[in-house]
Amino acid sequence: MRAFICLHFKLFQGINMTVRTRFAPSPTGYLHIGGARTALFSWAYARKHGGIFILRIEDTDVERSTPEAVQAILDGMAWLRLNYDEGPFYQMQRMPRYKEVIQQMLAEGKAYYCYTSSVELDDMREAQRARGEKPRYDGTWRPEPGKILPPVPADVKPVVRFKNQTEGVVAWDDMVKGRIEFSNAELDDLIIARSDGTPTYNFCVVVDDWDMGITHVIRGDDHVNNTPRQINILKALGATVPNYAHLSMILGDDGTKLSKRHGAVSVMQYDEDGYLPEAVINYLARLGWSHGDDEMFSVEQFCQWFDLDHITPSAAQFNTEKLKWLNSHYLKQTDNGKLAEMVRLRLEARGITVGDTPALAAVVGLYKERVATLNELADAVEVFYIDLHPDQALLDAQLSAEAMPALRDLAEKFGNCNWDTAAIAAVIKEVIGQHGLKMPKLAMPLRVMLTGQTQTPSVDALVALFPREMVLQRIETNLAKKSA
RNA sequence: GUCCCCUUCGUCUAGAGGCCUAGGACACCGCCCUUUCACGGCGAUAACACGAGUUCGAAUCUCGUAGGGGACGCCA
Repeated sequence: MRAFICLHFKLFQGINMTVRTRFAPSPTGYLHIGGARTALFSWAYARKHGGIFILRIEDTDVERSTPEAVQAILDGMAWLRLNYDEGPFYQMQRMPRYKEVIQQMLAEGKAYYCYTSSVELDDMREAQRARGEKPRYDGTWRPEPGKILPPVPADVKPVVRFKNQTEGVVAWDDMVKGRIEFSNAELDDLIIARSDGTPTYNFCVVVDDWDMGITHVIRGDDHVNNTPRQINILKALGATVPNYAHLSMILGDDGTKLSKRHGAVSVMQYDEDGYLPEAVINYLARLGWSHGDDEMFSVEQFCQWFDLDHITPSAAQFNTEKLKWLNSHYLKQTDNGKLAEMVRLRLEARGITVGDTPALAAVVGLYKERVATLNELADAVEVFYIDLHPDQALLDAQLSAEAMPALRDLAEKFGNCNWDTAAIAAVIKEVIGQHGLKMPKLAMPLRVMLTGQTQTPSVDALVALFPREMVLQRIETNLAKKSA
């Protein structure tokens, strides 16, 4: 029965309205991981329902908003491939509209001028806190039938306050947290326009969500307390109240609130650290949302599966280890050619010129199996393209007296064998057999001479990666370096 | 202080009254594979915050307690 009702309701909804969601960051800093997830969920919800995803920049805080931050947000979303269908809209460009609505509310008695100065407000709050009360506006300038307002002070420019309901409750069925109720008595008359006439956040949000026809407000749960106020204004305006879904916050790796001290908080930092956007998306999707036991899925799959019913209401701790695990999987799935281009950029940024030999695509193809990030991949493969100088102590340790003749022998045989992994493996086996050595005795010094590293892929495959001349040259120069 | 929210393995989570002696994933540990290190395969350890209640039966519903978080701006 319940299922039937739900289905019926959804059908009804589907026919009658297009889902319209929005991501509404304030451009006061980069796009951090929490914001990115909020954007992702809003975006995915719109995609899932064939709806519209809107980007709105909430830049009314002129002091803190910067064009750089706007760009950082745009960059972050572009990197994650979160495309928007409408916008970006800038609130600063909508001032006339806000002012129009404020005038209308003033005229209709839904809002009023308040001449209490900010200094007086501070004192009031301080006194209330001292008394153990919730700090709030005392309603001095709130007009009531029969109430006589104080004389208007000459030197104070007034703010505009919303005349909030004083009785009853405001409630909504949060699509993540369930029913939430606030007593109107808890809400004071919030300021909707500052003394300089500019509108405030809670008011702009309401007008925008209304004008933009937002059907689902998906945002961080630090906005739960704003919701009853916004609903009341919406109702006063005669607007349709959207659905709300409040997402819990994301905690840092150490379980504490995310902050700049926690390192990679900007999504672009993950780009810099060598993570693939699809891995970050997948990770973020699973942070607070689930689809049974599914851990790895494409964005397309995510858009089909995504729903608000399976979002966890509790805060989630970020786990870089798991992100790495996902990233290593996406790295393995990435085409060698594409991977090579990504690694090439990183190597070039290090000042390394990537030559034609060995082919970078072949090198990353071999190494991608063993790393978790693009940076680790770049670290591992850069030795192929630099003038290599293996650590002398390492060289001395590996170039043992018993290995030296075998290595010389090997170099000679490498000079005229077929140049493929199988042939190289055969030569190596032949040499260790002739010299009575165990594989590592020969493989380790070979690794060090070719890469300066003791941990590499299988040595035959490694040798095959290089052009023959390069192998012979690296062996020769390094054998010569063996201390007497 | 007041209001609001949250609480299942170390972490992310499955879980909608019997399918739960609680499942999956990451990490950790062990074994296997092995030419080093990884990858991969197999396995082990590990959780329903606590207390009442409702019920034949509760991780799931209710209440309370504890702990954690958020909000309380002429910030957003």
